[in-house]
Amino acid sequence: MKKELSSRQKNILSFIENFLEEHHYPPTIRDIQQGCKISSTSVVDYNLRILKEKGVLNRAAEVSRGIELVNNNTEKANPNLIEIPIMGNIAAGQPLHIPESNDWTNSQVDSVSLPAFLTQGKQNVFGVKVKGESMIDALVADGDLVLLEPISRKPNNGEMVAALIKDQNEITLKHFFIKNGTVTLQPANSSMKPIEVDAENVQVQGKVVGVIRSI
Amino acid sequence: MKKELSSRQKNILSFIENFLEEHHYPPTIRDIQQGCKISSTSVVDYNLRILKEKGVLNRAAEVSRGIELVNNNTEKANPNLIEIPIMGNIAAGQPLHIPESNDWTNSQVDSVSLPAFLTQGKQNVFGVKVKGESMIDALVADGDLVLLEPISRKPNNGEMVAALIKDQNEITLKHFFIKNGTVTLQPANSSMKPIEVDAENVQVQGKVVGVIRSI
DNA sequence: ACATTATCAGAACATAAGTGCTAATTATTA
DNA sequence: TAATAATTAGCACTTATGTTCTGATAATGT
Repeated sequence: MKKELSSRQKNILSFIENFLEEHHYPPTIRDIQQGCKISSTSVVDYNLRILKEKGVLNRAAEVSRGIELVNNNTEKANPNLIEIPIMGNIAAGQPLHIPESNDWTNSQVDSVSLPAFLTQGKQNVFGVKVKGESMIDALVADGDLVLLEPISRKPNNGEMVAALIKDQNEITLKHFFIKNGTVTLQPANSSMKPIEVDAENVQVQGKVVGVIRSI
Repeated sequence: MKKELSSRQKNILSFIENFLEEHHYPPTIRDIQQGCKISSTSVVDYNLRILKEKGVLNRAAEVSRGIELVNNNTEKANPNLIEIPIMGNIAAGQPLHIPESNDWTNSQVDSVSLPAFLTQGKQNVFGVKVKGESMIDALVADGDLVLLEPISRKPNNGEMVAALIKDQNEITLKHFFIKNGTVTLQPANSSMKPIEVDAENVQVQGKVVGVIRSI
């Protein structure tokens, strides 16, 4: 059996989705038949059976309009919302706790639902609350919520990161540049001067993907 | 006709809600009949007609399971989301277009759905996209989305506002203070110096309620 | 080319399910 | 209390709708 959905099956699926948008009950087999220009109800029935086997939807036997989309149930509640955990505070002199793969439940203080466009598809984004004025040169104020993406590799030049300068035990948000073992941390406010530190002395704790300030 | 729902009607209504929770399609008349221990389908039909007249639900004629709850449809979709129009750009030398009561449809370029906590119950909040670096001293960068609340009265001292300085035709985001006819506009970055202008020379175009930066 | 599987067509069937009608019963109101 | 409206009961009817069967056609693999 093919893994992917045939064009007809995709067609049927999107018809069902649209139908549910418009009315708030599922379509009948004959609704689908007409909507997708299919010759016979049995063909619809056949394809629905396939879709069920592929786990895309559920059907209740002998129940009119007994179609449930399984994907939608979880997504549909908040079509373009992402739940983002708030992992505590970030401040100049404090270590930042980076979330492991699955320890959200442990250290998660709180969470917010944010529109997906803010994180642009990035996975594992988490938020930290800024304490203090130490990040003003990154255009980040006291009380702001900074959205960070965990980063494993070295960041690309120019990306804004949360960087821990080890020997000073200081965390800053800066644009990251590396060249010949020297890291240049450039404030977002271009009128301010960059910091240069040894690459060994910098630990990047996350990539900044957004800032939210609520006054 | 009674305004309130009879106990049977309330019963039917909550049965439908529960049914929709469990399955993801509406119940049939006979489902309701059994679920609510009603003697006849015609009684269910009768009460559904009443519920429809009272605006609690909609029914599609001659359609099996053609029941739509109207309350749920609007509330359930966006439990704590607010649709915010983006009213164009804000830049140093440009006039800012403030939305009238009902002209969203006219000048509305785009809109975003944001969690309600960002606007904290404020009504008529709208967004403007920041163009240029002119608002860095308000900790606002190029490309940021600034959330503004239309303001009619004079702002309270200390509130952050979008202020038009008339004789310079310049818009800035600053903390607003007024004393003896003189307005002091204090940058959010406290290391920078405030501006003092005559009150007549300042037009407050909105109160800043939030800033959103997506990188 | 052949075998096998996936998909499509058409029709008939059985029942799921909305509707309509009449009468009985229970509130509401005058 | 009488009258009117609201609600309930029971039943029959019609249509809406899922199911099934057989065969045809297309796609795929050997």
